[in-house]
Amino acid sequence: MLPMKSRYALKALVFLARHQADGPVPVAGIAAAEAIPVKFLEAILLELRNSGILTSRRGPTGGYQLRVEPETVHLGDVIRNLSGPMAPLPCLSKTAYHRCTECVDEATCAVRLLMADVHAATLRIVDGTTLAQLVARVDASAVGEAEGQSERCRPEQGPVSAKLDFID
Amino acid sequence: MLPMKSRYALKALVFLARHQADGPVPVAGIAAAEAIPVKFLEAILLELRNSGILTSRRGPTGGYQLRVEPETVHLGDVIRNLSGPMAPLPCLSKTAYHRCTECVDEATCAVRLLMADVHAATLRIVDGTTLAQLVARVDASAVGEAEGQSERCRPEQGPVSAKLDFID
DNA sequence: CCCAATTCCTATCATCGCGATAGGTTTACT
DNA sequence: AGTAAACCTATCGCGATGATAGGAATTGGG
Repeated sequence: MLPMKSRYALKALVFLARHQADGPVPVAGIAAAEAIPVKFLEAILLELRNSGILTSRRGPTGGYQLRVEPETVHLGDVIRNLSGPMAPLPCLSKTAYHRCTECVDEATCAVRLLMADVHAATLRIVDGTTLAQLVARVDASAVGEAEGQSERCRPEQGPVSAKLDFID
Repeated sequence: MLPMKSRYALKALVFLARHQADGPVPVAGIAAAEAIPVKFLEAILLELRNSGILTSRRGPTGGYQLRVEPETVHLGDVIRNLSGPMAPLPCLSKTAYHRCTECVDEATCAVRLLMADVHAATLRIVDGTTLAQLVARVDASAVGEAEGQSERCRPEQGPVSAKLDFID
């Protein structure tokens, strides 16, 4: 499960990307629009500011604002900054590597082998998507809604085994 | 993070797949070989038995055994059976769907749009891999170890942006 | 210059899932 | 019979998570 912290952060960033022209937006405004607990969001935006993707101004007319262009914000970095590494196993994280205590031999660990693929696939998506792209996709899917052309996430699919619409 | 329950289960299943010929294997044997707490593994194997993947026999010479062929065991089902749906958002689970309480409009939710791709990619891997394939991959990677040919998880890569070896 | 709006900071809390253990009951082989 | 194993139910400690409380610092507008 993606932590609330990251969910809120992504929503707030999309909101801020949409209101880039409006100057600083106060936390309360974002919180109201996105139904996020104010105090919680406050802490989140503060972290995002400390990690360099937001600017802030205090006092009246203050608020938060994107510091960098949405094209340069990689969503994976957002998630990592707020919720830590997303490796499905400790032994798959580069920055927080930690040998799995239960693992007899890491080199021949089947679980590791399987999850390494999952991890790589996840990273290719979250790090390969920018804030700008996400905003664009939301707009596109809102339009394509009426036309039923919500195709995505299948670069060159190939001969997929037909019955592969997995669940859960 | 993949829960311990699922990690242990996968390890145990790989072990059992390797010892298919030996008849029933007692829990203690697997636990010792894979460094898993006995009582915990006991509960896990019981669940796997109740979900139809394993058979058991009681008393001396008893133990657990694969009920079905490793080729028919989809790893995604194993994880789901033990640890529940792996959807990164409640609103992405088919069997345990639950509207995200924080979501203002699900149809235009950016987080959902992003994580839907992550989810799909994850499922394609875990549901697309069988126990037999996993065992085979472990063997293959153990051999390729000395030859440096541990390529995997890149079907037809294409022009990847060069600097895309993500971390964490 | 003062007031109010806002960011910023620290502490604290309740809940919940997870990993694990304890202690027993039943089955069945030798 | 005796023993080795599966089977069952209950419980527990712990940490992360999501959230709140209460205030301090900053800064613009009147």
